[in-house]
Amino acid sequence: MIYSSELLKGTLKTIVLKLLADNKKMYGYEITQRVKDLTLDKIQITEGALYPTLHALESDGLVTTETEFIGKRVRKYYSLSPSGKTKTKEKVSELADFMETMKFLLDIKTKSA
Amino acid sequence: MIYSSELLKGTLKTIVLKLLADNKKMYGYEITQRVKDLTLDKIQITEGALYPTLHALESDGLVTTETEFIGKRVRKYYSLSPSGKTKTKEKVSELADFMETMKFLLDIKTKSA
DNA sequence: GTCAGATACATTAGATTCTTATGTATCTTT
DNA sequence: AAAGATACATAAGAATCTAATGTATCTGAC
Repeated sequence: MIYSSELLKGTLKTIVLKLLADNKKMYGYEITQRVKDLTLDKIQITEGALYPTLHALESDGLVTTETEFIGKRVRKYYSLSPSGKTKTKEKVSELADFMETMKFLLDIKTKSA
Repeated sequence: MIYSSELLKGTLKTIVLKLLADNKKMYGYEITQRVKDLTLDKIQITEGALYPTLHALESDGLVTTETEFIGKRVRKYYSLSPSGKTKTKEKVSELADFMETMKFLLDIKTKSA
C-alpha cells in the first residue's frame, strides 16, 4: 500500500531534514532509496518532488552541498548547516505536535509501544 | 501556536469526514468552530478551504445536504452517505497508518497514554 | 437605534507543493 | 548489446491550500 499522495504534502521537507540530521551527508538518489527502504515502500519520494525541495533548502541556507565524482558521474551531497540543524528540530517537533493533535481529533488509539 | 499551513494539506477531508461520522450532521461554520475548539486554536480551518472541500465531498457522493432556515439565514447541514461512512473508515485508518510510519521515520517518541 | 462582532454562506486570485513526463548521461549485469 | 539501475535536472499540469472579497443576517453593548 502506498499512501495517497496528498498525505505526504507538507512533510517532505521535514523528512529530508531529519535524514540529513541522522546521516551527516546524503545525496538525492540516496534519500529516495533510504525512505523507500525505511518505510517498506509505503513512502516513495519522486525525483520531481525531491530535487526542487533540496534546491529550496539550499537557497534558504539550511543545507550546504559538495559535489563528488563517482567515475564520470556527478554525485551531489547535502549536509545540514547550523541553521538547518535548528530548523530540523523545530520542524520535527512541530510535526510531532501536529500528529498528537490529529490523533486526538480523529480519536485514534496509539499502538502501545 | 498555529501549525504551518502545509501540514494541514491532505488532512482536511479526513477531519471533516470524521467529524460528520461522530456528529450525524453538521454545517460548515459549525465545523470550523468545532475544530478550533477541539484543537485549542491550533488548527483553524479557513472558509476558502472548507466550502470547496464540502462541495467536493458532495459531488463525490460522500455526503448529502439539507438546508434549514434559522430566521432568515440559511444553514446547510451535511451528513455522511453510506459510501461516505465507508470512505471515512478508510481515510482515518490510512492516516493513522501514515502517522505511525512518520513517527518511525522521524524517530518520535510517543507520549505514554 | 446603531454599530461592532459573530454567524453563515460563497467565490476568486494567487501561492505552494506535489505528480507525471521528459531529458541527459553513466554504470552494471545478463 | 540491451535492460535496468544510478544520478542529476526541469517543466507542465493537478491538487489543495491561504488571503481577500462579497453578501446577508443576527446579537449584544453602548
